[in-house]
Amino acid sequence: MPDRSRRLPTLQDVAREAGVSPATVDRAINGRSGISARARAKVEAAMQRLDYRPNVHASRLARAKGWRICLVLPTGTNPFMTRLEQEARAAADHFASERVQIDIAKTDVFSGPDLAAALESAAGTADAVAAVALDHPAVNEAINALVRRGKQVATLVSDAPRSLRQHYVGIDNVAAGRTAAAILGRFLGGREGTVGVIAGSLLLRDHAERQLGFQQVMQDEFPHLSVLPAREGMDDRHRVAEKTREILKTTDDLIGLYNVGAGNEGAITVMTNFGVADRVVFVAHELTDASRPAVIDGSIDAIINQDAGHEVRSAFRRLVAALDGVPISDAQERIRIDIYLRHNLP
Amino acid sequence: MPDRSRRLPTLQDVAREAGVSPATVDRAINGRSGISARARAKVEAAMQRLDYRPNVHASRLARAKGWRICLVLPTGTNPFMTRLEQEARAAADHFASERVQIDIAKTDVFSGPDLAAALESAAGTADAVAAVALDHPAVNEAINALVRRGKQVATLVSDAPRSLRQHYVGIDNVAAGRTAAAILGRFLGGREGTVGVIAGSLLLRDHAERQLGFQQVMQDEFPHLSVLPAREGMDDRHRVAEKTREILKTTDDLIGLYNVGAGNEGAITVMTNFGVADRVVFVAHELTDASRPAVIDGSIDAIINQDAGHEVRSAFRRLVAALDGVPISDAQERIRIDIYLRHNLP
DNA sequence: CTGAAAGCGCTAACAA
DNA sequence: TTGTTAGCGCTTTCAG
Repeated sequence: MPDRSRRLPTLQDVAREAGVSPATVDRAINGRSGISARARAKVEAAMQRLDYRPNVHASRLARAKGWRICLVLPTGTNPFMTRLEQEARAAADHFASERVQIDIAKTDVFSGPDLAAALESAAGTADAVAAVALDHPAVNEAINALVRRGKQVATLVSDAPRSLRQHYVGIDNVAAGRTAAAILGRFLGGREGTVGVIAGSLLLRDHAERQLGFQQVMQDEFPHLSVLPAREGMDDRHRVAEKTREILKTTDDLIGLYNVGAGNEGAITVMTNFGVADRVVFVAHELTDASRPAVIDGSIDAIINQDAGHEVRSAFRRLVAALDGVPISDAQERIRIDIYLRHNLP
Repeated sequence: MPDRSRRLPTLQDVAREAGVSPATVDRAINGRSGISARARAKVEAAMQRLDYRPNVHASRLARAKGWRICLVLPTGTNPFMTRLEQEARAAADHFASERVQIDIAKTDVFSGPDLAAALESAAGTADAVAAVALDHPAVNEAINALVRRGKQVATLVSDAPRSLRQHYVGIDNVAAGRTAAAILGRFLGGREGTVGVIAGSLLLRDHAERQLGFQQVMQDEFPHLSVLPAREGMDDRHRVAEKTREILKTTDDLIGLYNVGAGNEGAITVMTNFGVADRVVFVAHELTDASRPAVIDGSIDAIINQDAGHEVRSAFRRLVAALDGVPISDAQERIRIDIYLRHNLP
């Protein structure tokens, strides 16, 4: 049992132990400039001896001015994005008491130049930026400019992997697609027939990746199922309904459907009208106010989900930690690929 | 866009606005005694007007002495509990920099009196206690005694619902059992046959609950499957092997197996020896170093998991928040019932 | 019941 | 390159 009676060593203690001033210890700890290698070594040794751990509260308090983070979200009514915004507002409240201010900006994320412009303007006020990104040259350039100006940048949900962004907070979309395929294939339990795929837009990196993972597993593990090429539903229920209708009209043995993007209601309505809802196993993404009842009533057999709340909080935590220069536990921040059935809905 | 230039209002500002001293504001905010209703009202009004939010860093720093939390864990080699301990040690490191000290005590959790004794002794040094509990009179009494002495108590993973504990951090085990049944039933895809069930001990509340949920869904949704009564494997691979052997010897149409507790290796070995591993869909609990490879090689078809790391951190966060008297976001702390297949392993 | 004042541990000017 | 010192915003005696 450790000695619990004495208070923990402070920076002052380290200074005394090392025979230097507190300011020097501070410089050593925070890797600031203007300190000799010799002094640094002395401090390091003293820290070891005392098993010193900085007090984050004192540090943040002394730093006085808090941080500002700007979150860039897509305009529009995509329920998942709406959820992301709600969660961000809730988190903002919490972060406010840590003197971290969170502003939300909205832009048409599907347009590279628009997003780039939004990022640039965010740079003016914010110390860090989190954005639902796009793998587009203008966006990459804007992100890189931010990073070069010393900002911390996190991409959220949708990545810009070729940019210099320091963090990506989101799921592995290839794995998500693989998971969807595994669930769909196993739920089909050996039945033979055709599986349809609807994506939002295959230009979106995450949708393309999911689709890829899905096809991989279908081919490898369920070769008795034939998979139709993906059709683009543009994350819109009407377009999705249209595509579903197309699929049903040209396929008489449809037994599975995978919707990579949003707009599930469209697919459900059409399948119900065609009277195939029971026969077709339907796997979709994102647990939302819209999809939840469909899972409960069985219209959707399984949902592949990423936790929007966790994602925004994680992005903010990563950004703040980076700004503070403190380490962060990767395990805690990993965004999981959730599988939801009726019985384990949160 | 909010005004971002001026600093946030401080407690001093509230004091000035209310025409009282900072000490009085402090008393009002923290619900301390020795303050008139009139003063309290003035402060409250001022806080409203200024939209004041306390600075948690300043508060924690000023409080000077940190908190001590004791975590009571079972002795033994249950891999899930081992994991819990690892995660707790990792978290301890992080909490140390917030001046929250975490001590770990171990005891035979299966014995009510032993656990009760451990809880009592923890009370001496700790401000709060987290424990893997047991629904037993002696334990309830010990928990109640702690609570009456002003300690915060959280049960972890396994609850003592009839005690006065302020927090339970863990999953809904009935729902977990239901989820296991749904996965197993659907993976069987209409095949007919028998499903075996092995529990650790039905005296353990969580195992009994899982088993209950499992039976419910099997009956309701998969009436074509016949489910054997649960056998007790005592969370031990050898006992589990023995029980699996018993089941296989008396059942020639076994097509599913659900292991409620630990000891999956035993079941896998026996099923492999009997040559039924491919035929039988096997659903088990907890992703561990032992079960992980089995999921990858397909010996286990699906794992129902609770995130050990999330659980300990959540317990600590809840306890600290309660001690600090600050609110906490329930959504963030909810422990999910994870479903893992090969493709979405973290 | 209320207020004054001395810190909590660290950071950031400013001096040296 | 190093040290001195005045805070950051809140809590906590201790007087009044």
